[in-house]
Amino acid sequence: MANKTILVVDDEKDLLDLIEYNLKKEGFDVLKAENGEEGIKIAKEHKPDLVLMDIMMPKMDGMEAVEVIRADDELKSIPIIFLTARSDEKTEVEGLNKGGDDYITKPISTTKLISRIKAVMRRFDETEEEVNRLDVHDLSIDKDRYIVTRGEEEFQLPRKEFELLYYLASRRGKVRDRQTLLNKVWGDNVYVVDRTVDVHVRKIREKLGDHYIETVKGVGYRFKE
Amino acid sequence: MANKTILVVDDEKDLLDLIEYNLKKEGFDVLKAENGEEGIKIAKEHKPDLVLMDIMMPKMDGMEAVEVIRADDELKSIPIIFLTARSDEKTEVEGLNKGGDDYITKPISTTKLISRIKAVMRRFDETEEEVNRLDVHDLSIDKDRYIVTRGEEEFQLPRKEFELLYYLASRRGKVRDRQTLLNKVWGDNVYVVDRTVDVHVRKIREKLGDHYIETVKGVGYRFKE
DNA sequence: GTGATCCCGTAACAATTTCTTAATGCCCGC
DNA sequence: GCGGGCATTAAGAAATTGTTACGGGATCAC
Repeated sequence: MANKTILVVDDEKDLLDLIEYNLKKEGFDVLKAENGEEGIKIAKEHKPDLVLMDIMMPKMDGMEAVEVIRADDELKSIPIIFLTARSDEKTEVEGLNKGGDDYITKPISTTKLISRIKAVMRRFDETEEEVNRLDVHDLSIDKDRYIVTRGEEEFQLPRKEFELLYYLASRRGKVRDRQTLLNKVWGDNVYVVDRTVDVHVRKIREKLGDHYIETVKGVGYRFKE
Repeated sequence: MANKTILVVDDEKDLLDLIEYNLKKEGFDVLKAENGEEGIKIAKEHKPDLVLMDIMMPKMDGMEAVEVIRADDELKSIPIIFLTARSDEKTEVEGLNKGGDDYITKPISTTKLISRIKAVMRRFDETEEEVNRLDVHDLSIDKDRYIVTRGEEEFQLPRKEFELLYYLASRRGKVRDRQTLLNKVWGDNVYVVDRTVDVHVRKIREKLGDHYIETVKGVGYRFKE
């Protein structure tokens, strides 16, 4: 997989080069900008995986730049770490409020810088953790959490009910007879009476309403298209 | 067996290239498009096995493109995975019900992307064994869903009526006498009076109109050529 | 452990839909 | 007008599903 790309925005060229050198050694791709304006331009072009942003800069300072980034739909989810010479608590709070994800005061050892970068990236990777989710009609069926959501409502369905709903929903519109449902949801060599399916369908309808699963008499059930 | 082909539609060239690189490494063939319009064109030409569709795009956004694809008989059954920026989640996700089969928020690790793609393909392989749909005249008789469609109208016929219609429609133009129909639709060792067929024919005509099934006096019935 | 709770499968009966039959009327050819 | 064949209708039978209740078993907290 391609390297993670980090955009470093700082007006001190020497520091920029130093950071670049160390990040590259760690296997990151590095983009550089010397002020906020340029930083935004490059961010838009390259969509880096993380931004290291100095606060004090000419032209457009880091705070402003971050505001712009956070307002941009395509960039707003990029993690940002502030860099500043001032270890001023007030500034720190302000920076985090504006949308920074971490805050580092200069000077800092490169080891520490890198570990902070990795920490932030890890955190983001975790929050971007993908859910196995099906969205049908107004329902959201989350297979990782075994939870069904409709708007603000959350439904905690028991296992079999959930799996039956998930199976039908993932084959939206297609009719499945009871035996097929038993084989697919209960398992191939499970001995249960096929009317068991009916009971589970009823329980699902009881909780979610009866307009999701349709009955096709003489055939089976289907999730409404 | 030929590789599965995936069409990736996204306006970010870099992301497009990154995804292409990774999918190819996994043995997929990759088609690329930078907006919805182009995506549809390529989809029609090449009939990919799956579409990865960005939502936010210039010209024609992903949502519109998917609506077009879902309205096209030849493309409607292609699985589609939406890509969306995390921030759009709440609002945009609602629209996914338009016909996405899954959706993924950016940024995403390629490992996850590929596993999701494979998951969706597995799901479709299982269900797309055969398309049991007949398109005759202005009717669409879908045996998977047990639904007959004419334009926007949907008709939910009871089982026997549906099967009778399906049988006749699948042998368009050929006359079948009542006994044959009973054997084929009802089953070989079912004892019912052959006039029963008449009643079912009538019910079908009552629902769909009487210009589909023709009576051949002294012989039987046939679906209009 | 022990009790409480929840989930699952089953069975029984009610409710509903579908199917079949039979009776009647209609159309057409003779 | 008569007869054969089909259409139409209604009503009861049959099939299928909905609904409820219950017991066994798993799980969890204490």
